Amino acid sequence: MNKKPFFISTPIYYPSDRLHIGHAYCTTIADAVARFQRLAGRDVFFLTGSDEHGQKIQRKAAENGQSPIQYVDHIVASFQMLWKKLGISNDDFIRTTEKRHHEVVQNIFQKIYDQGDIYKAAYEGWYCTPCETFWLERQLTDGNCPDCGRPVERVQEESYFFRMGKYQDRLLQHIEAHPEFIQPVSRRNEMINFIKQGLEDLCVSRTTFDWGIQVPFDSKHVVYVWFDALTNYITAAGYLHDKEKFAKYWPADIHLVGKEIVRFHSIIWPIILMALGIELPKKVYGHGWLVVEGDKMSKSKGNVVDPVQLIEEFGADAIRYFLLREINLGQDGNFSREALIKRINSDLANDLGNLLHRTLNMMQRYNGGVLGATEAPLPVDSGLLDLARLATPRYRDMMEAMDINGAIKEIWLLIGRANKYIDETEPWILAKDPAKAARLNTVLYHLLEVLAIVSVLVEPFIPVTSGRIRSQLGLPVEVLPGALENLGVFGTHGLIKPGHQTGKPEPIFPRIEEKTEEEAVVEKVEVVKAKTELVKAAPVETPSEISIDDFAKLDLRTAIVTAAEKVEKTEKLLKLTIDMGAEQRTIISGIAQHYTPEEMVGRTVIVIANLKPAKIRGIESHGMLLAASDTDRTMLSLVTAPSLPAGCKVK
RNA sequence: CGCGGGGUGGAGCAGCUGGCAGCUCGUCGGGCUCAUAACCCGAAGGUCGCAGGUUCAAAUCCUGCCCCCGCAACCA
Repeated sequence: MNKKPFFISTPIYYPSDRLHIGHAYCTTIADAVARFQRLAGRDVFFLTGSDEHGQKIQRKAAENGQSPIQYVDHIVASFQMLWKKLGISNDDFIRTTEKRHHEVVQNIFQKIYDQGDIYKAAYEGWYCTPCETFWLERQLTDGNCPDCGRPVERVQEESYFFRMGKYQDRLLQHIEAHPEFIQPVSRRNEMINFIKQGLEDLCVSRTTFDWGIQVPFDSKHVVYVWFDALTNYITAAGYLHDKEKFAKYWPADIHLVGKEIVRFHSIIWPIILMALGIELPKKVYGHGWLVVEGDKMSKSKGNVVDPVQLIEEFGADAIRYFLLREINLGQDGNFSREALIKRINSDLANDLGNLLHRTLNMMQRYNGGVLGATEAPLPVDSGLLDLARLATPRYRDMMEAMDINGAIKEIWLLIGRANKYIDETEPWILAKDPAKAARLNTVLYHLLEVLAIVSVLVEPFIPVTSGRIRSQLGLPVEVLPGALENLGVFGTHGLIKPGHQTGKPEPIFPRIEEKTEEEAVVEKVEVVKAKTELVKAAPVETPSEISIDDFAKLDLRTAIVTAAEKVEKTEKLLKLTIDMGAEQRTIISGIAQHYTPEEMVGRTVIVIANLKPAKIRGIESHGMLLAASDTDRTMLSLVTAPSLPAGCKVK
């Protein structure tokens, strides 16, 4: 058997939140590839994990009144539970908080420092205290923090930098010499352009938080994300702790990543490896994103799809099948409940499930579940097996080329052919004539054989179903590593012969009846309800207490909006002219997504009158409107005083 | 001139190293009855965003334009 090793990784996910369907998508792809390679007889190392350090985790943990490690332990457990439920067959799960990883990070940081590719530099920049973030001059917007818009302070910060520029040309040469290194091609071109613009040295340490791995020779500094996260791949492959394993599995065959992090994996990571004198991974594959019902998934839109719920409702295999079949790897793909149900019904229930069911049912009805003596095959019969023989290598080629849905289509072509074969051979007619028993058995044999082959081909995508099919066929549930090799040679399984006993037919995928309109509406209402509750539950930071004198500093007044228009080229800004009784003012307000200019005119709003004026988009805004909103500004409502004239004091 | 993705029969997509426009679902008609109202056969339906250009030949290459969608920015 071809025991060539094969190493595939997913990104390590960040446990600041629960995983959504997009993460499940990526991991499912990797799993399908890993399982396929095992079928093909390769010795597979499939890695996933979690990236647990950083300021965001530290802050989230503090908000929850937990230590960072308590916090991540909890979330990481939910990751592992999800992978288990999804049938992910990873061989290792790496957590960046593990000792083995700390040792690797410190080791290579030291090594690269010693050889002079990491250096310490003091540089001046701007610090935003509330955000605890350091900014470069060019990152500021109008001299303020680009995150929160507040003023920043000039500070001197010391950091360690990694000499990326030094390796730029070598990397470019490598990319150009290895067209398969970055895929798909669109991403490759993007990266080449990016490198050609010139690589700046990379800041690789932080002093503004301490939840991370200490720089070995400077305890004030914590290693920043690049050296901490990307290096997980070599830690798990045994770089420091298991040389033999490392020699076997490195370089990685595929780093499967989302398109948003292709850059880190195809530029920063290879340069780190170059600096260490380690071979580069063979391939970085950037997959697309899932959009939900045509909309990008985001918390503020409330359309984040929870994979656990889906698995509970439809089963892991159905979800896996949908993700792998429906979506083109390199591109963004659409996830919708409707499409999911359609796929389950037409492909899994009608085509595959029903083929198995009708075959086994005939076995049961006509033969009592035992295959009888067969006779020489007719051209229809060999035609069917020929297709199976052809499909297998094509399937294999497509899987090797990461064309997963092409490979799946190939299997379904065979399934379709088998369904047609039943129509052509009309076994129900053969069954009526005892003289045609051998012919009937020949037909049944061919069907069982094809189903056995299908059960193997399908294993990488729907592993549980694969086992269930085999069990109903009366075959061993487990598909053995290397099974594909045998199929490749004979195009058949060789396990089914006269006398073979098949199991009881039971639908493997019941059809899902589409919801009626009413039910769908009820469901929508529930979603909205859930959303409202979520918003209610969102913690609102409680500022410290103030005295009545502090409150008195605010000059709150009623004012009537006399004119309103959208600020050009912005989505959220309205320019309002307000009448405060004694004076007219201009105020810029970020409410354009909730109120049209027409709606605003004539309203009596409440304004903070003594707020220091500020320039927004070049327009001076003097004052601020009061409005209430949830954390993400999904919902927003003005605070108004409808019956009052302009200029009244609010207290 | 911020960066990127995309506009192909009703829907969702493939084709885009140039050579009669394809797949799935849906619709309509037919067949079959072993089967999860499933399966099989057939049909209708497209000026391939618009306008130019290259070519014997363009959805496919080049130029310009229009529209959609992400990211980024604005949210006193």
